Amino acid sequence: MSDETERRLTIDDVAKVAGVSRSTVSLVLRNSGLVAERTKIAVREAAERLGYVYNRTAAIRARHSYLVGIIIPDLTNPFYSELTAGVDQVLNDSGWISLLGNSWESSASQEKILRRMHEQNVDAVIICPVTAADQSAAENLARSGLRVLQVLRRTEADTSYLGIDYAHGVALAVDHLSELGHTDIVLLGGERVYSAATERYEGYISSMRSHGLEPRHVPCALRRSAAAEKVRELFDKEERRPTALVCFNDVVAIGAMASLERMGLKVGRDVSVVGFDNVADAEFVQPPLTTIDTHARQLGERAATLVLDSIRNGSPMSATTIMETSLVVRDSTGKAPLRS
Amino acid sequence: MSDETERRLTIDDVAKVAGVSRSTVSLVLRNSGLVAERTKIAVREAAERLGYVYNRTAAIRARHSYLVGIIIPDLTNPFYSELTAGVDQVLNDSGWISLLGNSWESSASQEKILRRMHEQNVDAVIICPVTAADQSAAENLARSGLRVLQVLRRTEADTSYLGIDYAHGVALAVDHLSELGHTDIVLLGGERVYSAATERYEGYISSMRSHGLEPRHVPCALRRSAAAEKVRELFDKEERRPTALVCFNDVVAIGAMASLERMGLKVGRDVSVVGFDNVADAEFVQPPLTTIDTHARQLGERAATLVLDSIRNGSPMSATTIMETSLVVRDSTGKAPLRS
DNA sequence: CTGAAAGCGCTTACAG
DNA sequence: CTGAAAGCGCTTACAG
Repeated sequence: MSDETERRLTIDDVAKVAGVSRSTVSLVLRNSGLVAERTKIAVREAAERLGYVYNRTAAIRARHSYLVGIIIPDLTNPFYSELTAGVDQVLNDSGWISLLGNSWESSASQEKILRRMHEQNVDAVIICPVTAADQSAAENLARSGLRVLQVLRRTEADTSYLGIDYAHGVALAVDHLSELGHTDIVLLGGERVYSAATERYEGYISSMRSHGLEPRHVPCALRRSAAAEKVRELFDKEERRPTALVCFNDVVAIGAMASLERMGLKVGRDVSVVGFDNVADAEFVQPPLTTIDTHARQLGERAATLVLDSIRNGSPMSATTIMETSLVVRDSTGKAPLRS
Repeated sequence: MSDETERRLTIDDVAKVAGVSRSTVSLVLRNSGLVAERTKIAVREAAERLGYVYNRTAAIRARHSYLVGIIIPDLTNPFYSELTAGVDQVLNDSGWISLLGNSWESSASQEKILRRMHEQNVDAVIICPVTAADQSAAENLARSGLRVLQVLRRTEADTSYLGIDYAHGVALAVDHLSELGHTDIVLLGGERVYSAATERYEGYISSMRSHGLEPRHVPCALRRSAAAEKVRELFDKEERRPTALVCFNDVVAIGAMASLERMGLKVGRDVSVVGFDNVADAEFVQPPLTTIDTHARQLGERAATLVLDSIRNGSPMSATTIMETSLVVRDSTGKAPLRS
C-alpha cells in the first residue's frame, strides 16, 4: 500500500481521500459539533483506512498540549510510585498523558526537568519539590507562568498546594502508643528542614506534650539502610532505650524493624514500631506494620483532578487542599513492656 | 516588567532585542557551530534577560521531539518503578524526557497510551507489553513506524527486544535449593502465558529434571495477597507439603513468606523461599530474602541507552539483547529439613 | 557567518 | 455546515 518513504500522513491526505477540505478534517478530528454526521463518518473512515495518526505536535495553535508533568524526588520509594500511578491513571482516563521527572532530591535536576517540561508546553505540572529547594528555584516555579500544583511539600513558591495533615497523622501514632502505655516514644527520621518534616515534628512534639511525655527526636536519612543503622546505634547502649518508635515513613520503619529483629528484639512486644504511609508491603512484613495511611493513590488522583479541572475550565486551583490520614493497627505495636 | 497579558515570548522577541534575525536565534538556541561566538553570547544574554523559554512544541520541523515513551504494566510493582527510574535517569541526562504510561495489564489502555504517544510524536517507545496482548496490538506496534523496544516480555510484534535470561535465573534458584538438599521444590506464580512466564517455567522444568527432581507448578496471580492465599492452601493439607518455593518474583515471595509465618512455619528452616528481582525490600523483610537479582535499574538504563543511540544515529537497534541474572543468598533459604 | 523566504502540519477566524 | 486564507512559532534550505 504505502511506499518505503516513511512520510507520515497528514490531515491533507485524509482530506483528499475523504473529499473534503483540510479545515473540515481538523474539525472532525477534534469532534466538533459543527460538522454534519455524514461528513464525520466519511472523514473518520478515510483516516482509519489510511492509518492516519494525528500529529498533536503540529497543533501549536491548539489550546492544550495534553501533557501534564509530574515531578517527584524518588520514584523508587513505594509511596511515590503509588502517588504517580494515581496521577497517571486520572490523566490517562481524561485523554492527557504524564511527563515524568524523577529529581532524586537534586534541585539542579529538578530545575532541568522543570524547564524541559515548560519547553514541551505542559498544561500543568504536579511537583513534590526537592527539600533543598533554594529560593530562586521556588521563585522560578511561581513566576514561570506554568500552572503548578505543589504536593506534599510546601516551599516558598506561591502556588497551589495539595498536602497531608502530617501533624495530625503523627498525633494519631503517638496517641495509639500512649494508650498502650508507652512513655519513651522516639520520633525516627527526617534530617532536613522542609514542610513535611517540620509538620511531623511539630505534631510529634505537641502530642507528646499533651500526654505529658518527653519528646526525643532521632534524625536519620529516609533509607532503609540508614534507619537500620540509626536504630542499631540507638539500642546499642543499655540505657535510655525507647520502647516505641514513630517512624517518618514506612521505608524507615521497615529498615528499623529489620535492625531490631537482628538484635534479637521482638517487634510488637519488646519494641513497638509505627510507620507512616501504609505502603503495599506494610501489611506483609513481619510483623505486619502498624502505620498511618496517607492514601498515596487517592492523593495522586486528587492532584490530577485538581489540575485537570483547572486546565479545562481555565480557572485557578484552590490555594490549599489538605487530606486526612488514618491509623491502621497491625502487629508491630503492642502493650508497653514492664519497666525492668 | 511584563504586562498582564501572559503572551509567551517568541524567538522573534529575542531576535529583536539581540538585534539579529530569527534564523540566527534559532541556530544559537540549538547551539549550531555556524554562529560567531559574539553573536551567540548576545543572543543568549537577550534570551536570559527576557526570560525566554524555548517552545519545542513549535519546532515541528525539528528532527527529534525529545520525548520517549515508557509503558509498563504496573508502576506499583517495585521492580517496574526501579526500571522506570533507570530509564528516566538516562533520558534526562541526555536531554530527553519520559512520557509515562501505566497500562495496568489492560491491552485496551495500552493501545490508548501507545496511540497518544504516537500523536505526541515520541522519538521511541520502551514497552513492557501487557500479557494479554492480542495479535492486532502486536501488529500495530510493529507497523506503526514508531521506534519500539520491547522489554522483559516478547510478543509477536517484530521489534527489538531487551530481556532477561529468566530460564537461567530460575535454574540458579533450583540449583541453590538442590545443593541445600531440597527435593520438593515448587514453582509459585505465573498464571498467564507470555514469554517471561514460559521462560521461567521452562527453566524450572529443565533444571528440576537435570537434578532428577519432579517439578510442580502452582500458578498464582502476581500480587502479595494472592500469593499469601495460594500458600495457605498449599500448606493447609499435611501431605505433599513442599520444603522449598521458587517464586515468580519478590512480590510473590513476600506474600508467601507472610503466609508461612502466620501458619507458624519458620522460613529458612521449615520452608525455604527464593524470590526473583531483588527488590529494595528483599534485604529488609524477615528473614532477609534469598533472590535472583534481575538488576532492574541497570536494565532500565540499558533500555534507554539502546533507544537513544538509535535515535541519535538514526540506526536500527540490535534485535535482541539478553541480560544475565545473579543469585543473592540471604536467610530465607536453608538446609532441607529432615523427612518426618 | 547572517538574513529573507518558504515551509512544517496543524488551528482559527471569516465568508458564504 | 464547509472551504480558502492566514496564522502559530519554530526550522530549513538558500543566497550572499
